[in-house]
Amino acid sequence: MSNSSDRRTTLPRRRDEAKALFRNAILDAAEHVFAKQGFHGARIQDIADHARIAVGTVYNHFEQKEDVLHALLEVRLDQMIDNLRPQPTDPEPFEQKLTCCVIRTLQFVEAHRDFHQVALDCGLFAKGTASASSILKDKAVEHFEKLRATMLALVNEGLQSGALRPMDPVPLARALGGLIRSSSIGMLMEQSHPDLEAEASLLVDLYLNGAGRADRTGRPRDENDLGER
Amino acid sequence: MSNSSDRRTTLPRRRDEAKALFRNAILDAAEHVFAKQGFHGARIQDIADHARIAVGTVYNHFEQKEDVLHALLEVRLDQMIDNLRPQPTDPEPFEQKLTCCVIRTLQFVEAHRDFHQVALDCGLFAKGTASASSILKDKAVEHFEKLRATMLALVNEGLQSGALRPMDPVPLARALGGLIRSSSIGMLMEQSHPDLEAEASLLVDLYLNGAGRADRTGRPRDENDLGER
Amino acid sequence: MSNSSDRRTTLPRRRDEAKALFRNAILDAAEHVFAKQGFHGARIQDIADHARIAVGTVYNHFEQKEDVLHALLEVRLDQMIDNLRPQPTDPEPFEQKLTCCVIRTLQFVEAHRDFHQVALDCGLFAKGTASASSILKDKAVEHFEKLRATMLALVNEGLQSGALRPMDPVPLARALGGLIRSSSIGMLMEQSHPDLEAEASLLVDLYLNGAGRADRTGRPRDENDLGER
Amino acid sequence: MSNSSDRRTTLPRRRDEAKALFRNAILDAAEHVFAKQGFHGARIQDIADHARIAVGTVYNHFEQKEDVLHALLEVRLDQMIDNLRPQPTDPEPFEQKLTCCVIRTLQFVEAHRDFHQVALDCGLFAKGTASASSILKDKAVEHFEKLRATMLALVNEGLQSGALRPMDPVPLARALGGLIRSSSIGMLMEQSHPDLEAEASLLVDLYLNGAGRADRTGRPRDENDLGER
DNA sequence: AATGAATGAGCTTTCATTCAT
DNA sequence: TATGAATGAAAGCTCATTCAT
Repeated sequence: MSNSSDRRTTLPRRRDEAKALFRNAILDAAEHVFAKQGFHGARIQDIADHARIAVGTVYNHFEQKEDVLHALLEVRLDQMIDNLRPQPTDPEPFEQKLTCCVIRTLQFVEAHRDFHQVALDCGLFAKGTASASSILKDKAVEHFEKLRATMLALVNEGLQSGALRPMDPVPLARALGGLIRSSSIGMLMEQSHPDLEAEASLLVDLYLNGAGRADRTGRPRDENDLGER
Repeated sequence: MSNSSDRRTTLPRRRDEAKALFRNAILDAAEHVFAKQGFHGARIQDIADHARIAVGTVYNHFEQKEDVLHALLEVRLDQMIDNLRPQPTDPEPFEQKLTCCVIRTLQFVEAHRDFHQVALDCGLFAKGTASASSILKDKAVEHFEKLRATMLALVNEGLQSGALRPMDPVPLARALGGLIRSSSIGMLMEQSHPDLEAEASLLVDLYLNGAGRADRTGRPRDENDLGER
Repeated sequence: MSNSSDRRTTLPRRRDEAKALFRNAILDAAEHVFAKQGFHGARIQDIADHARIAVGTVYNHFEQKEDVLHALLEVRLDQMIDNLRPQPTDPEPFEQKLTCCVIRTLQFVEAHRDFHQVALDCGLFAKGTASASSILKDKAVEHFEKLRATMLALVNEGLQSGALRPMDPVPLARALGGLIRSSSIGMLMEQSHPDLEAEASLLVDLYLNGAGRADRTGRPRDENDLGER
Repeated sequence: MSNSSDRRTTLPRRRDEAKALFRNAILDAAEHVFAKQGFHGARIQDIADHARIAVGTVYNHFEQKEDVLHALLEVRLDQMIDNLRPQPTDPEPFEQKLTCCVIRTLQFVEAHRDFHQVALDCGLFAKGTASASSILKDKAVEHFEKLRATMLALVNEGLQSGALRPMDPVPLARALGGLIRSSSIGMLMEQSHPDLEAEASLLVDLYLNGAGRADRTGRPRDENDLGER
C-alpha cells in the first residue's frame, strides 16, 4: 500500500479535524464573549484572544461577525431542542414525561448559561426583537419557529394523551414557553445552582394545575372557560 | 408689580415648558428609532432627525446616548407599572382584579409596542441580559426590581385573599410574569390586534387553573404534588 | 434692519464659505498625497494630516475615498480643458492659435504637476487603464471623453481653416494628444523648468510639419508617401 | 556510466523545466489578473487561482508580490523592445524600416493587450507616475530607460540616414513614442482589431510629414521655426 | 516542492461627543 | 439655547506573507 493514497485521505482528514477544532474554539470563545459583552460590545479581537488565535483566523472560518453568532445559535439551539423533545426512555404519563423534558431543558440552561444569555440577548426566545432582528434577520424567525414547533409538538402530545385541557394548542404552548423562560431567567439571575428537579416539578405543577387554590368550590373549568366570553 | 419679578417666575416657567417639550420629543423619537434599529443600531443623528431637531440639541438635554435610553425606560416602565398595579376601581374578587390588571397591562403593551420592543431588547424583563447589562448596568437591575416588586405585591394580595395556593410568592410571581411576557411577545409578533380582554381572561385562567384537565380524579393538589415524586 | 434676517443669510453664507474652504483644503491635500503615494498608497489619514484636519472631517465632505479622487480629477480636468480650448484673444492663423493652446496647456501641467501625476496614474489620459477603471469606473470614461471632445473640436477648427490635411479628424486628434502627453511626461520627469513656449512651438511644428526632412524633393505627400518607398 | 552522474545533470534539468513551467504559469496568470484588476486590486490568491496552483507556490517562485510584477514587466518589455528594434530583414529606406518597426510594435500590443494594460497602469511608458514609482521604484526608471534608449537608437538611425530633420534627437524620440502610445491606447480602447499595417503607415506618415497641409506656400521649416517666436 | 490555513498589521469607515457660531 | 460641522477613537475586515504538513 502506497502512502500516496494515504496522503490523499489522511491529510484531508487531519485538515478537517483541525478545521473543526478551530471552528469550535471560535464558537466557544464567541459564546463566552457574547454573553459577557453582548454582540455589539464584543470585538472580533476579543473572541480571537479568547480562542487564542489571530483575528484573521476567525475570518477564515466565518465570513462576518454575524455569521459567528448565527452558527453559535444554530448549534446550541439544536442541542437545546433535542433536550426539550421527549426521549424514548421518558416515562409515559404525560406529567412525568413533561417533567423529564423540563428537567433536561433546565439542565441544559444551567450547563450553557452563556448561550442562554446570548439567546435572550438576541431575542431568540422572543423573535422580532429589535437589535436581534437587525442582526439575525430571517434567521431569527427560523430559529424561533423551530423552538415553537417543538413546544407545540409537546403540547399536542399532552392533548392527545388527555392530560391537557382540550383547547387551542397555541396558547398552551405559549404558556409553557413563558414558564420555562421565566425559570431560565431566574436561574441566570441567581448565582446559586438550585435543585433543578424540584424547580422543574414546581414548574410543571404550576403549568398543569395553576396557581389558584384547588378547593375553590364549584369551579366549572373545562367546559366553557373560553366559550363564555 | 414690576415685570422684573414676572420675568423671574414667568420666564423660567416658559423655559421649563419648552424644555419638557424638547425632552419629550427626543424620548418619543428615541422610542421609535430604538424599536426599529435597536440601541446600537440607532444613531443620535437618527433620533435628532426624527425629532426634527439638531444633534447638539439632544446633548443639551441628555449627557449621553445611554441616558436617553435610561430616561425612556424609566418613564415608560413607571407608566406600565401603574397599569399593572391594582386600581381602587377594580372589582374585588382576586381573579377579576387580576384580570383587570392584566387587561390594562396588555393594553399598555399594545399601545406602546415600540417601548416593548425596546424593553425586550434591553432585557428589561429579564435583567442580567448581556448587552442590556452592558448598557444599562445597575439601572437595569433597578428597573427590573421595580417591576418584580409590583408583581410580588400583586401575588401577595392574591395569597392574602386566599385565591392563590399558599406557597413561596417568588415562583408565583415569576410564573405570572412569564405568562404575561409570553402574551406580550405573542402580540408584538403578530400584526393583528387580538381581543385583549379574551387574551387576558385566558391568561388568568391558565395562571390560576393550569393547563391540565380539571377532572383528574382525586387530585390532592396542594399537599404533596411535589412530595410524591 | 433686524439682525435675525441677517442671521438667516449671513450664517449660511459663512457656513458655505467654511465648507468650500474645507473642501478645497482636502482636495489640495489629496492632490499632493495622491501624487506622491498613488491612490492606493495614500491613506485618508495622510490626506487629513496634510490638510491639518481630522479624518472624520474628510468624510463630512466626501462619502468615500474614491469620491475625493473623482472630485479632484473633475475640478482640475475642467480647468485643464479650459486652458486647452481656444480663447477669443488667441491669434487667428491656426498654427499660432494652436501654439497658444499648447502653451497654456503646458503651463497648466507645469503649474499642476501633482495633478498630472495623479491623472496619469489614473489613466485619465488613457481611459480603460486597469486600476484606473476599477477606481473610477464610468467616471474615467466621462472625463476622458470630455478631453477627447475638446481635442477633436480643436482639430476640426484646424481642418475647417484649411491648416490641417483633409482627413479623418480622429487620428489627427489622437496624434495631437499623444504629442502633448509626451511633452507633459517629459516635463514631469525632469526637474528643470524648460522654456515652455519653445517646447510648445517645437511640438506644434512637429505636429504640423512632421519629423521628416522638409526638402525631400518632389514630395507628393498626400497621395502615396507609402507607395514610393 | 553511473547513474549518479546522470542524476546530477538530468534531475536538475527536469527540475529547471518544471520550475520554468510554474514561473511562466504564474506570470501569465499575473498578466491577466493585473490587467483586469490593477496591481493593488489583484490578490495573490487571484493569481494563484488563475494559475491553478496554491498561494504558497507563488511564494516559492517569487519573494513578494512586487517581484511578480517586475518579472512580468521585464520579460514582456524585452520582447516588446525586440519588436521595436529594426531587424536585419527590414527594408532599408528609413521610412519603410520605421513602418516595419511600428507594425511589429502594434502587433505586439495587439497580441499582448493585457501586458499593455498593466504597463500603462504602471506608468511604464511614462516613468515617474505615482503608484508606479511607489511599486516599481528604480526598476521603473530602468525599464523606461531601456525603452527610451531603443527609441533614441531608432531616431538616430533616421537622423544619420538623413530621413529626419537634423535636430535634437530627444524630442524626436519623444514625439515618436507619443504617437505610438496614442495608437496603442486607441487600440486598447476599442474592441475592433483594426488594420494594423494601415494604422502603422498613417502613424509614420503623420510622424514624418506632419498633420499640416503639404502645400502651404513658402514654408521655411527647418531654419527658424523656433527663432521667430 | 506544493499546499492552504494561520497570522496580524493596516486601512477605511462610523459615530458619539464636542464646540464655535 | 439650538445648531451642525469637526473631531478622533474604535472596530470590522482584508490580504501579503509565513509555515507546518
